[in-house]
Amino acid sequence: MEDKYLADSIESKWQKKWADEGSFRVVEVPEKEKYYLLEMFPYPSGNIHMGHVRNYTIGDVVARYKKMRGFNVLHPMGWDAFGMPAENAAIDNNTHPAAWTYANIDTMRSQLKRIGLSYDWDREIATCTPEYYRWEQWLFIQMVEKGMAYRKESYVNWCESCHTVLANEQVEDDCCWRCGETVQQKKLWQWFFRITDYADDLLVHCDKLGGWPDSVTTMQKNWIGKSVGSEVVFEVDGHEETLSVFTTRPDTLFGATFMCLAPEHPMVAQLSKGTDEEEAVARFVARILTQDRSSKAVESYEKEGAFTGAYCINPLTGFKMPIYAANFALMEYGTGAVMSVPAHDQRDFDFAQKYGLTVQVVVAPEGASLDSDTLTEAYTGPGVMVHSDRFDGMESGAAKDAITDYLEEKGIGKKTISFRLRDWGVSRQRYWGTPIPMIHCDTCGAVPVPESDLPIVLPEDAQLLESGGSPLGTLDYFTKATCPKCGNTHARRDTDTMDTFVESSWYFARYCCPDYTDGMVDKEKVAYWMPVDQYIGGVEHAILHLLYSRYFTRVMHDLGLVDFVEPFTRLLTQGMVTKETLTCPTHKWVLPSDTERDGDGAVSCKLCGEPVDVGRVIKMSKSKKNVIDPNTLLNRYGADTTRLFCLFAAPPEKDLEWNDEGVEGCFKFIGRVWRLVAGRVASFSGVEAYTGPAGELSGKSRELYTKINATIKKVTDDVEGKFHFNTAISAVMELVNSMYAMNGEASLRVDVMKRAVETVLLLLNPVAPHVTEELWETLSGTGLLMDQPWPEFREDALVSDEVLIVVQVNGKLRSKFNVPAGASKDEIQALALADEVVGKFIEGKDIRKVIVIPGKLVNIVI
RNA sequence: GCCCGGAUGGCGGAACUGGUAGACGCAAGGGACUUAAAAUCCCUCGGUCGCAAGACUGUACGAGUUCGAUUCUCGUUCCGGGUACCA
Repeated sequence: MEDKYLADSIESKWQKKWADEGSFRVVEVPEKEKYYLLEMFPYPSGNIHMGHVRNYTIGDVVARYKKMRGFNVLHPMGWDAFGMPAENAAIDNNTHPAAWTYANIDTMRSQLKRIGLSYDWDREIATCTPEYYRWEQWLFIQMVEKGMAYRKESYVNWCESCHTVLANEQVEDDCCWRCGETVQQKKLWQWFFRITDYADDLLVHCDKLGGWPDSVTTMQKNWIGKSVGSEVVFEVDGHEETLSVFTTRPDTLFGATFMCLAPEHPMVAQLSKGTDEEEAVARFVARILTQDRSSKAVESYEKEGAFTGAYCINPLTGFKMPIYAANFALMEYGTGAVMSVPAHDQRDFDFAQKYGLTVQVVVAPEGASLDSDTLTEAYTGPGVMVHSDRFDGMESGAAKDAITDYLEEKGIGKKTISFRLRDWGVSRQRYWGTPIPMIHCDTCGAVPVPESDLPIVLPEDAQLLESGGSPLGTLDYFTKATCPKCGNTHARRDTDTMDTFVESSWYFARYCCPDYTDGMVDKEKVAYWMPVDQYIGGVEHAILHLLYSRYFTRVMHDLGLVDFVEPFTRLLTQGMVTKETLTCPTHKWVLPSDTERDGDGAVSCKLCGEPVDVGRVIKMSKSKKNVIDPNTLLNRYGADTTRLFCLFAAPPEKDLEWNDEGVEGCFKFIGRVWRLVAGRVASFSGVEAYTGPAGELSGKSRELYTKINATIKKVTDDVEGKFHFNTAISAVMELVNSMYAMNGEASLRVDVMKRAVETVLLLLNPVAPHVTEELWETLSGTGLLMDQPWPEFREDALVSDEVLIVVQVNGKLRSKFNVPAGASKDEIQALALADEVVGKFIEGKDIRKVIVIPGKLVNIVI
């Protein structure tokens, strides 16, 4: 064997062997326990970056580990291939989104293969293929037919100068990112999925997802945002119509002094009509509706409103409440109308101050009183009811129910539950996505495409950026359709495509049967493999992707396609790989590899020489160009070192600010392992590794044997459950260090040393599969290392007859000593008090207390 | 703004369930081998004071609980993620 570790030849040798032998191909084996390990599939943006390498390496180690543990492991990979970047690239580089996407897939596939990941490539999926999205279209139709999908009008960001719809990401400071024009809001008819029908179910199951991080389920619960409250009906002065509001504070109804409506609330125009305020209100609404309506933006705007000129009547006090249109009221939440109680809600208080509105205290904190005229901030806590007529003196919590019951009796209110979660809007006025399989007919309305016509294939020749609407609308032959219901030949096809989150909401099920042509999924295969036992991906998907996938699984369940409702049993949210962003005045975002750093740390652009601005540290993303191409590392050190380093750098759930210093150490470590074997191959020949009782060993052999078994235990514990590969690798490094330290010890048995070497290779195999396989081959010459069972540790090798006791005086470490393992509390205390060093600190002092934790420590309090 | 996280040596990180802070590695410094270099192997390495033994101090900041807090509670600062059309 070579003296020197040569990564390249070893890695290509084993990758070829695995591919030739189909080592990672799996089929259902009913008598074998399955393990479905899935990493979130990537968007094919061009190149694999370090975030991907980290994610996929983590997954690969788990997959290989579980395989060694005897599971039938499904470990697939594919491409989340529809999306906006393909269209942006098409516009910028004059390519076709499909050509760009497929080229990227080829590049990225070969990069992934080079990392030595254990995927069953026979199951590869690209969501942009008709074979995939036809089933999505099919499901869409089922959902329309079951009333799970519907159409309504809703707003999109619109750039008048580019004649195009903009994603939120494409809006910068309320302006179009391409041309700088101010962005408008445009109302369009769009498709929605009724995810709100499942709000309660999704919420309740959050607490049953024991294998998910609490942070994620908490975020999902907050996102769903269930609140219990009351719906209250208000009479409007001089109008027939009434206004309904949802409030979580019916106890404060006596203090409601004005009303706020969402700007798009249908009553706004109606109420202001013919009043002096009509024009001002119209101007206000028009202005607000040009603004970004995302919750992020809406929450950060200064609260403002416009008086509609109309009043409603507080049903309990008869107070004439002015009705405002307000920018913070959201049409999507509750009823789009908010009853405002300035004394007990800070936002309402600020609003009342700004517009000189009445403040009325109705809840006083226990044992105190509040004055409506001098109040400086809202009191939002619980308390005792005041100025609330018959409810005075009642505890405010109890008053919620009492007032609601009273309203219900009078027929002007009822207990209601409201969710923050909104229905999922899926229409996109874009080209590179799944065509929505619907036909619009003047007489029949929206009619599903007949199943026999599926898939509706995405045409290749649509023009981007020219239409003023959906690119597919530019194609006459595509748009023209015959109504499947009445035969009207002047019907029009829906020209929108679906949100790309739809594809990623069911791909995990399709991996079980990627070539199935008789339906969306093969029930039997899905029943064997699903649900996913371990899902791994970036924490940035904690809400949207994961919630949509949970929802879609419920839809598929209710349509009889699958027999489970939760798709992912365990979830590991991997921290992001982050890096500073670099911007050059002429080239905007620039790649780290396109910049140079001089001695003083100043950074300049290699393309133009201009100084580069070093910006914030954010997650690696193609659009911000703060990405590191793993090829540099792969070329220099190989896949095993790259994998080892990604895992060693930090535990998986933590963010990792990229810095490739340190990779050298991982490369050196592999070299150390290599030489450990290379120098001993001859001595091991014919020797069987020792796995017997520890009691038969003594001296260095016993010591090393203990270390071997402790390492197996440590690595297994770290990998199992926690996935803390960084500490697992540290433990193996320690074992290797011990082996070096015992080099040449006469009392060291060769069979124990061989056990040590084999253990290192077995434990390291999932992390560095190529080099360990190569070394295994030189050692034994038979079988694949990855097919060996994971090593078991021997309990008898771990028992120690002495334990270290540390002694503190007043909590400060002063001394330590060994005691026999079974030493009693009294014995330990006596030894501690008799300790020479301890004596110096306690001499002449009163001992107030002695705390003894057997096997651990003594703390003497003086 | 709101929701969810995070902060430990020059750097990445470790510390079980409240019990020795800094495992393992990088960088740095020193030594061995070599004609020399590379590679390799060995040693030192939070800060201050001290010749040393050692003492004091130290886990973003400020309080608190406790015999004992990196760990628990409250408050603050800064950083990251999400915020419904980036994926």
